[in-house]
Amino acid sequence: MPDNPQSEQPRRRQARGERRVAQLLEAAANVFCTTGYTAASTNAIAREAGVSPGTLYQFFPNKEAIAVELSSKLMHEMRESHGETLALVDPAASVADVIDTTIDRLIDFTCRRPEFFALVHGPDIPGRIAEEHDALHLSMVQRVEELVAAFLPGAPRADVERVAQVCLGVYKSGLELVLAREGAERDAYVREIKDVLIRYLEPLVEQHGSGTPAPATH
Amino acid sequence: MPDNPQSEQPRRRQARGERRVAQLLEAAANVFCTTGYTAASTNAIAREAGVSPGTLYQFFPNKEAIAVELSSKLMHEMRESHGETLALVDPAASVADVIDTTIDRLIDFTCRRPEFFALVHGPDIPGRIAEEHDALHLSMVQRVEELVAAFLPGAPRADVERVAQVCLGVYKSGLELVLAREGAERDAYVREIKDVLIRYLEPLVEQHGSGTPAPATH
DNA sequence: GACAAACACGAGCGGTCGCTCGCATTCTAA
DNA sequence: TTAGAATGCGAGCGACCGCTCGTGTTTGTC
Repeated sequence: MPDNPQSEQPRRRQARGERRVAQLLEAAANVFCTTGYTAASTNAIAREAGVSPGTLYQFFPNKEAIAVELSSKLMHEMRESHGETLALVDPAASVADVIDTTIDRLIDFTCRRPEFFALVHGPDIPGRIAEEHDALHLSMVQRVEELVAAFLPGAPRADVERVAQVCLGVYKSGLELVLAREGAERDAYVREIKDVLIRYLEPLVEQHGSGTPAPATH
Repeated sequence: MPDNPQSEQPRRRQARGERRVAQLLEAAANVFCTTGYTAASTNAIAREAGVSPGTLYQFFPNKEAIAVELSSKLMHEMRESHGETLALVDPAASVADVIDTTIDRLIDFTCRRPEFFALVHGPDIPGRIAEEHDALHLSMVQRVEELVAAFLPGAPRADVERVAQVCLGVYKSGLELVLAREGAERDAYVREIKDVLIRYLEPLVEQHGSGTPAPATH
């Protein structure tokens, strides 16, 4: 065991260096956004940031590290924002109200951080990022599961998980439609995907409120 | 398909050549599927097909042409299958019945052709394919719009389009969830996404007047 | 069998990529 | 002031990419 596991040498970084890193990450966000991970060249990222390739490699060991740092930053931000959004749901509110406020908050965040959506949806991203994203997705599923479980007390775990997955899937596909629109049209689409979710969930809740067990599907 | 309508030089092709083309397209489907378009190397495709790079270029002018031919073949197949599925919908049936049979057919097809889904969803595909796919998507939207319009007679065009887009979006996200499952779990997810669509559409239909949609005109 | 066309090969060309390295410049601490 | 660390540069290395080309083999036709 020659060296400690994660923490490296105390590589002191000057203010200039911090600025460069931020600059490079922003440039990387742009380039990854427009060309995808594989097609983005490190030289292009350096050029976009207005520095030389050598400078880029002063701060990142390799191309993957750039994407990993960028995405983990975005995911951390998203985990905080979305986690908070899903956590402060009023459990006594109606399904319609919960959906309404929650969807508004989630969409608001994503509209303000379009890089995230663009970066994470490529099929050519390195494994590290895919894993992180899977973990993020999983944690969101779990939070939604908690919400669903609160609305469907006593429902089988498999049912709760399925409902949560479907809700997230509907939300994601709606997000894509919403992001492709603007103004009034965008609002109409937001309204529409809320309706989809509300109409999907309300019958489930009603069925469960009367003490009737699992939905009579299959 | 013995000849091309707007063909070029009369490049006669022997049976061996036809076999090679099919072999190469299949290999390309595999490689594109697993690595995406950009990361897939023509050498790898040739190797997968068991031929030399030179042989590959005997039959395709460049890498893009391979992807274009492969995808246009898949899209043609899909257009036929899905077009037929959406065309032979019984306009007198209930929303629930229409959704039930239609979703079953669409999902059946996609389960049998997983390459398509994998190939077309990359962000790094060449422009030609993206255009073709957009055209395919558009034609599907239009068919769904026709269906929706039949169920919502007199609804504004913008509303009909939005409903159609949302339906397709929900279907696609459901497809992703379904393809990631197997057996009984898959069936449960299929049932679930049908429910989402039915519960979304039924109130719209009822709201628009008579429960019986556009009767067979005259 | 003779001949041309189609088919097959694989070394290698020109190019881009991720990344390195030697060296110049700027900052910080003593 | 000055040593040395941090920052910055950019030509260029090695690897791999899409693709070519000279050459040899198979196939169809006479």
